[in-house]
Amino acid sequence: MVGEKKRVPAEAQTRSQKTRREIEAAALQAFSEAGYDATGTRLIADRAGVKQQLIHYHYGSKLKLWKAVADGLFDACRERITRRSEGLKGVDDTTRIQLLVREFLLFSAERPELGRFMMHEGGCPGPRLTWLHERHTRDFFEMTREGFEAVQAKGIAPEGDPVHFVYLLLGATSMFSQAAEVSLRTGQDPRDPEAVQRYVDLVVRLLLPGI
Amino acid sequence: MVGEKKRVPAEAQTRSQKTRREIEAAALQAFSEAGYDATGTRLIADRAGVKQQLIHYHYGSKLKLWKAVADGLFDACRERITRRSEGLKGVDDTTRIQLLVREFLLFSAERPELGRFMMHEGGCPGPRLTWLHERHTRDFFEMTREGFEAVQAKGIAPEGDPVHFVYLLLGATSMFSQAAEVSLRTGQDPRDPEAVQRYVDLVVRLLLPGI
DNA sequence: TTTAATATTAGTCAAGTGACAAAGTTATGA
DNA sequence: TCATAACTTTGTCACTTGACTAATATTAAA
Repeated sequence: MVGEKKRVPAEAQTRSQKTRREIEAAALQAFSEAGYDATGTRLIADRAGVKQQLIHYHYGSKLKLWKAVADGLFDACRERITRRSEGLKGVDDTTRIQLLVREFLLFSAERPELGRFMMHEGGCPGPRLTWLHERHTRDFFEMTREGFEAVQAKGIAPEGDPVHFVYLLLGATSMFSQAAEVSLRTGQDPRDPEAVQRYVDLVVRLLLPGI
Repeated sequence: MVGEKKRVPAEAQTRSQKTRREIEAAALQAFSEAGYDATGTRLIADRAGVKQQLIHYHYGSKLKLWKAVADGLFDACRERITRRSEGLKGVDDTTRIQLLVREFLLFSAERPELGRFMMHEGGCPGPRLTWLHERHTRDFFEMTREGFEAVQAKGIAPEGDPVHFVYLLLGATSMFSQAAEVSLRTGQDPRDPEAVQRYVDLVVRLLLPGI
């Protein structure tokens, strides 16, 4: 297993870090496609072009790899939203929330793995769901709920439980996380940038009709 | 394997049919929780209180059991919607679509397995997704799309790709299919009848604001 | 260049997978 | 009642799973 403190310089870490990146990329794909239990470490290794044992060397266990993948995924989302939010300092709440909603949907279109990753875990209770909740999704959920409360207070969004708005927003990403099914039905790729733009516009119009 | 033509009377079939019902009920639970690959036939058998080999006797293979489960699930949904629709003969399109949307959401709240079942398959292409599409979801999808087109023509639903409305409706059921996550976050059961009613009201208000 | 830490691979383990053959049990119609 | 079809069980098959040990290869600091 790799220790926390490495004395080797940046170049030496390169190989290891590159390997880890490739493993995590393959793992993210696999986990989000099929879920934790249905994904074997050998499949991940194959897709990453490495041997299965490397996974145990770098992560210690399948579960720890899964957690590393989750961290990377949610950190990327959080960073994207945070960065957008910081660029909107001083902007009024309504515009701000609208743009953040758009940003989240765009992120979900670019990286549908996020929605699928959660989807697999969110259906039945379990240690992984609890871990995700406490480590990643709880704060995000609270933040989003407060956002909807704010626009509701201004009459931009209709009355109703703000929690319901949050889940409608999350549910709206199924357009992207179910891309295979959508393609089969419509013959078109729902992640095509133009289609995404039209979809995002529609969602904003429906969720925030007061704009 | 059980042949198509049985000469035994109804009572003789009872035991077999009861067994099949129990197996399919357990299989539906398991498949919708974890997906096809992550669900073992032995787990299904355990939950149904039978031996694993019974599954192969009755269904021939895991895949055939899965198909039987899918048939039962989608037939139940189709029947529910059809029955409601037939009870609405003569009612104007707007009211009719609205009530069918409500019925579908209520069904999804009562049987979140439907959404989860599709969810597991809809993420990446495969023979099971193709089978589901051709056998069950294609017609449903077309019907729903036409419904939204109708209400759009009347100005009840805003402009936009009707396909997007369909997927927003499907996505809205994630409130129920992700019930474990919702409970963890809110401390409440999203499938509580009163909460469902409020949620359905909100969805209809957002998707069909012209009412 | 030597040396020790880091990185990768080969080989193996018990446990679990779907599938199957065959024998046993139960109920039914003659 | 008894033969027969329907149903259930026991035992096993080759294969895959996550995990682990030990050995090798690579790298950079001494």
